[in-house]
Amino acid sequence: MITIKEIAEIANVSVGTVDRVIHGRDGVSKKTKERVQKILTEKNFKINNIARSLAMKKKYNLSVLMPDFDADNLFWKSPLLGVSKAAEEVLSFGIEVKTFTFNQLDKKSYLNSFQKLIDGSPEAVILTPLFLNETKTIISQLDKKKIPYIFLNIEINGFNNISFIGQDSYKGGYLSGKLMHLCTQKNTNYLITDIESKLYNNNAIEGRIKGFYSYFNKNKIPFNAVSLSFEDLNNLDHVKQQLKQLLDTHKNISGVLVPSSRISIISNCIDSKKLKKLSLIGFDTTEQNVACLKNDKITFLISQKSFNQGLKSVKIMAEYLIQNNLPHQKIYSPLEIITKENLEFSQQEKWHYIDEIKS
Amino acid sequence: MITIKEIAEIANVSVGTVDRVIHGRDGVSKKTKERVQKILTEKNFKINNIARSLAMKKKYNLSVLMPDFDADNLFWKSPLLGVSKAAEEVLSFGIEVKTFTFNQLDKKSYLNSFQKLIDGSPEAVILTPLFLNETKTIISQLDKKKIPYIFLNIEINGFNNISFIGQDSYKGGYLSGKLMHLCTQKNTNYLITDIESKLYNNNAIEGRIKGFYSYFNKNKIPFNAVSLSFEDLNNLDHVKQQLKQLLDTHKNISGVLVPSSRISIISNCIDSKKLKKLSLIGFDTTEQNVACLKNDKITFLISQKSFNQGLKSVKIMAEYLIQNNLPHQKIYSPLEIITKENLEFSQQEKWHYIDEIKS
DNA sequence: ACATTTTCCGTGTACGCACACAAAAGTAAC
DNA sequence: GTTACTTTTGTGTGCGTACACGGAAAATGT
Repeated sequence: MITIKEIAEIANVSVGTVDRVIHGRDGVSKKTKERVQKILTEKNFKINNIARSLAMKKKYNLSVLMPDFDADNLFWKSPLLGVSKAAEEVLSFGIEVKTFTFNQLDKKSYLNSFQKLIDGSPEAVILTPLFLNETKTIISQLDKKKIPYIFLNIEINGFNNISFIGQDSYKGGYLSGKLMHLCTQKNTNYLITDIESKLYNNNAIEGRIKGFYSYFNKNKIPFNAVSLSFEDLNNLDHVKQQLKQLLDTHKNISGVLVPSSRISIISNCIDSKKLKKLSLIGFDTTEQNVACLKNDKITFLISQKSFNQGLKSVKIMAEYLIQNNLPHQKIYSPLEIITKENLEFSQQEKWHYIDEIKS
Repeated sequence: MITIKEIAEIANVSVGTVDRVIHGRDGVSKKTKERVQKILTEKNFKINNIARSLAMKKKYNLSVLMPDFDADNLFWKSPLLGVSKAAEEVLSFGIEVKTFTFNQLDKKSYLNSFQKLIDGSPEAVILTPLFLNETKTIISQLDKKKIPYIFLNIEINGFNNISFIGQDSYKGGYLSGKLMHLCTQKNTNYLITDIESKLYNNNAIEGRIKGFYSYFNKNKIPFNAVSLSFEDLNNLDHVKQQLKQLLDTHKNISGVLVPSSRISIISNCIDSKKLKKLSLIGFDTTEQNVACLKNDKITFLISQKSFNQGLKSVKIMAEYLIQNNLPHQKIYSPLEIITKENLEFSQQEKWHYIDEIKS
């Protein structure tokens, strides 16, 4: 492998100049820049990462703002883990990742956490834009300071984010339609739960429902869907009652779609006799959801591999900081179909990482 | 992270002495050795591998032996691409990946390619042990020279390979059973094609078939399966004829399982009217298979992400060489369920890489 | 007491790159 | 042609480790 020094000799310049060309720093005349660049590509110069990371001193502060998780809602645990994992990996490239979390039900904590984040004057930010109005305030600050930012998991448009990393909710819903149809065949009567969708800026649920409908419409499959929304998913008795009532009045229902990560609650609130005759499809492999999958309470989960989302967002931002590589505008996560039978092979990166940090 | 220099200062010795203690070289008095050792453990000193490999400047030759691909059978293209991608990544860590391919129908070319490989005296080897007897010869040479090796994609036991990377065929088959059952519901009459399984040492097909049967047996689902094997999959007319005959005599068949990567051939050889009434499930997302999926000829493909297998095998071996990290004995790839609806989101790593090399 | 060997330890350099600082070359105005 | 400044280029040091080399001290021999 050719080194900077060798390149410099060939081009009749110093290593400093070569370094400048490589990193696109200014202070090099157009002429020499072109000459060096040519030799660089000709000789197929590749930077020696070993030496690079040795030479780099801690320089970048990459801050992450995302919701915290708790026992009731473990969804955010996964991306958080992904971020930690990536943090370790990029550390040797001179990037320190600082994570700030907020209560996903509390707009104030969102703003407070951001304040702490911005006080650390980060070079780059990754955030989950959960509340729309508050996000506008936040983004204006980032824009003003010219701090690049990536949206994680929640897709909103009209901002200067360099990328969005998350699921294509519509396509996810579309896929859930296909799977539901496969499970239920001729009896196409469904229940769709519409949970808390107005609580925050979460158009994921909406998108999934739209996608679900689209599958049947586009393929010209007649179907019926009733929807049910809950005031408080933590009030289990009430949820049970609501479900019982609905399933008693609509006895022909063959499948239940839960377009959020909370399907475990729903499945646990349905009478087990009734449950056996139903196909349940939900999203995200939270620990509770996985438990239901194992017990045959749920047929399919569609996973967005949120661990990888966290991981990827950090890595991509790191690459942007170091190499100035602009990522794609939208990076959609895979729509992973999870059943009891392939569960153990999914999310290996995540489990390996958890093993690592345990030992 | 504490450095050798710092340790040296605390122990009142030079970095050279600390270095000697760390590497167990002699030339250090018992007294100072103990003193330094104590500080080393006290301060939880961890060697900086980056600096280490920079200083060592050792070049590793990591050689890969795997089947070549051709227009008829593209299966091996994917892992080969994965290997190339990883090769780029580990190059900067002083590891040069050399790839040797062989004709998957020709035992001699297997041995010949290995001869070339071993002549380069590699520090580590990754190989696809396609032919059992020939593999024994090969492995004995590797064992004698104490060259570490990993098995890629094909699982055989009784060797000192430091790892196996590939699919759990049995579980893959089991999953295919589940999916088939879902697709076909009450009508559980299936055709299983058993292709070329005796041609090479490929117990993957066997494992998948076993797994498929197991699903129905373990869940006590009554079913019927007829099997059909082909002499030559390239003789399309004959294949068509065989299929037609079988499907005409077994009119109640509702699903076809192809436990290899060749489902596209089967699906193309079935009369389209008949095809509409059948659920086809196969393995691996080769280009031809994907095309059939898009045309609704196939319902499910189970992918083993062979691109990632190639990628991972190289990365793992690299880590073993550099850091001396022993990997897990068996690394099973995910069993990814691919349908028309989630196809576009799968194999992103692969497509991104292909984009890269094209540009 | 002196020479010789052995044991022990410190110094210096290389690895390839990043970056701060110094130096040179170029430009413009007078 | 001198000065003042800007642009462009070169130099040197540090990152943490490995290891060769050589010097000092201690042990041994005569």
